[in-house]
Amino acid sequence: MILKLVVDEYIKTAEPIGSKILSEMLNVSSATVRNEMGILEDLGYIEKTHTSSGRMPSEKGYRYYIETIVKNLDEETEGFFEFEKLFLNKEQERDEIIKEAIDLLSQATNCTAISLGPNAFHSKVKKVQLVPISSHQAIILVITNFGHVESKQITIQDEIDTEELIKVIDLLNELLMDTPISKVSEKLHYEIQHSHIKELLKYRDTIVESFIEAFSKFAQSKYYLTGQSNMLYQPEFNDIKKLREFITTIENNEIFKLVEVDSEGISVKIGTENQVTTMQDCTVITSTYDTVDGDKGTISLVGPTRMDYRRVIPLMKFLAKHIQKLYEEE
Amino acid sequence: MILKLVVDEYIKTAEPIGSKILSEMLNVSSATVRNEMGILEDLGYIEKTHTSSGRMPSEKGYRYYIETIVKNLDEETEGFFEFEKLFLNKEQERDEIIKEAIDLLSQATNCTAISLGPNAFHSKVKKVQLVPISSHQAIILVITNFGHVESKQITIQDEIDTEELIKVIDLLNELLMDTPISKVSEKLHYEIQHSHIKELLKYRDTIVESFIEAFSKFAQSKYYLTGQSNMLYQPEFNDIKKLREFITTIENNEIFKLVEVDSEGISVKIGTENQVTTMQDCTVITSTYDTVDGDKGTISLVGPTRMDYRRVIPLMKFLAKHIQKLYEEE
DNA sequence: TTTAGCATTCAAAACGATTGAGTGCTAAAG
DNA sequence: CTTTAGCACTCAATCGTTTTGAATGCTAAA
Repeated sequence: MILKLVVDEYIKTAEPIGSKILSEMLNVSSATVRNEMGILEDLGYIEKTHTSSGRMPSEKGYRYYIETIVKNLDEETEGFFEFEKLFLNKEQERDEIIKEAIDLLSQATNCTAISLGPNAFHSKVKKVQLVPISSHQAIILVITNFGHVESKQITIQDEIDTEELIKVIDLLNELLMDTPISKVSEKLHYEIQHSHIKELLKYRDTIVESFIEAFSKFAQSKYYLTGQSNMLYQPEFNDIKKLREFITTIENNEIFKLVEVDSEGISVKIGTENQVTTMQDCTVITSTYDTVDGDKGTISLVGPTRMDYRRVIPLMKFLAKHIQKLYEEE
Repeated sequence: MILKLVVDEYIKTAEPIGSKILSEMLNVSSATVRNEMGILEDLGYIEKTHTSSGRMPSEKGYRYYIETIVKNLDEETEGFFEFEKLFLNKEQERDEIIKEAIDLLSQATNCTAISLGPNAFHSKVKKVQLVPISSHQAIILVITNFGHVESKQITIQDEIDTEELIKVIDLLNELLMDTPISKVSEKLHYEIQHSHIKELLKYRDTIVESFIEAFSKFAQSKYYLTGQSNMLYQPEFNDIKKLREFITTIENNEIFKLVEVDSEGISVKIGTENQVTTMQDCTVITSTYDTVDGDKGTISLVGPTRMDYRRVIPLMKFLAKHIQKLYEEE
């Protein structure tokens, strides 16, 4: 009970908690609280900043708090009204909804929120197209069964032969239709070696290479990151050095190393449990969702270890569940 | 001469400059320097932070320094070797080259660099396309004569009628081919009112609206921003409040208000000369370039007023010139 | 016009005393 | 055996004072 109160209070105030406040809450004397706190400290759940300071939760303390208190909360959804509204709007595109949810999440928690979309590696090619735009240039288009489009501009040295191009495209369409993105490169290379394509394509090298480049754009995961500045106003960032390091880490995209892509369900990494050294005062919460095509997407929240776990963890679960639903509906 | 030295030294050290250092440089006594400095201060070119401090340049001082000393520099290109290399690589796409130049610029100057691309408002429609991806969904594609592609997913309530769709697309292509992006919306609305299209299109409303949305994506200027974190390590950002404000300004995209899109050639806005209040200790340098289609693009540099103008200004001119060349070559 | 000399100014650093929230421990009370 | 009152102790934080030193302005002599 004392541990719970220490964590709750510390989350609220960001100040070490002394025996006096707790004694008032519990209607016991401060001495009693001090005795108990001494024991909790010996066990490693709370710690002091100096000999005569109040106590604050240790990582172990947070861990215990989360495992026993937060994880057993019923799937709370009260207070999530704003979030529920987002998912009711059937008109909007899925990616838009996710983006708004992430924005709202970072606002509501004063943390940095990240969405790392599924990498579309399992999407299939729906259509391939080549549109000439001048005598030497053309645009390559690739469209997947989920409606993602990627394009790449190519330049061809010789005059473009429209007749031949149409042939090329027809062939590529026939060849690649319904091929998973991840297999495209392999398949293209194979066919060039083993089928009659070799002779057919005058601009073979240029075109095939450009296509592979266009396909590789799908593999680059789509991400969205928001709310750095919210976080900066938290008292743990009063230290200018930490603040600079944090921004630098974000700008170098190192923050994505924090995201636990492999984990199932929800994962909470507290302080030194995560690998990026400049972020070892932070907690990273990652919640994954499944898409229909076998990929996984994640939403993550990065904030000070002192974050409102009781509210945030159910919220993250809630969001992941609803995003997953968006995929199932499609 | 003294003004020049004060500015040069201050740019190097970020510390107010006293008479002693200058007297050593000039081989006169410190008293002489003090007399002269007194005059410069009366004229408003330099200022003190307190009665017994050294002097630092005022905004007026910087202004004078730039007008008389920097602007008259011959078009220096020495030391730009790294930058020249970028433009020699003929294989890369234009946008990629610009991006790399901006990265390098921010690195070399420890400032935040921004590229605000031409908004493609003058590009013309090359081709319009609609690709069905399921029984109720399709992708709209718009391709410009410069090879930009935008796409938008649409959902249609009724079963898609392929026959009819082909007709729609043919019609739209005929209608919009070579229309400048800026005129598309107008033209579509007009034709719907006045021609036989009205009856022809069963899915008229959905499709036309979606097209207009897709076109509007072109109008959103493409931007690229890099190097926030470089800047944060400059001594002027030792103040944590300023640092937070700066990051917030960037995250809210307010930084783009600083960019002088309308100006010709190079524009230097020092301190309070720019409008965003949280940035009035900064200088914003903007250099514009013309694209062949009548649009203008800009590259900008945001940094502390104490920035190395002698190097930066020629560099910005150099970059804008070369980017313009990229457009001319195409 | 330049310089030497001197009194003056003021931010920043160094120092010391005070404060107060908090602790641990002990001995008495329940 | 548990709780509480009491007391000595600790230490970050605050505040005021002093010291220091880099700079100034001004004056009178060179």
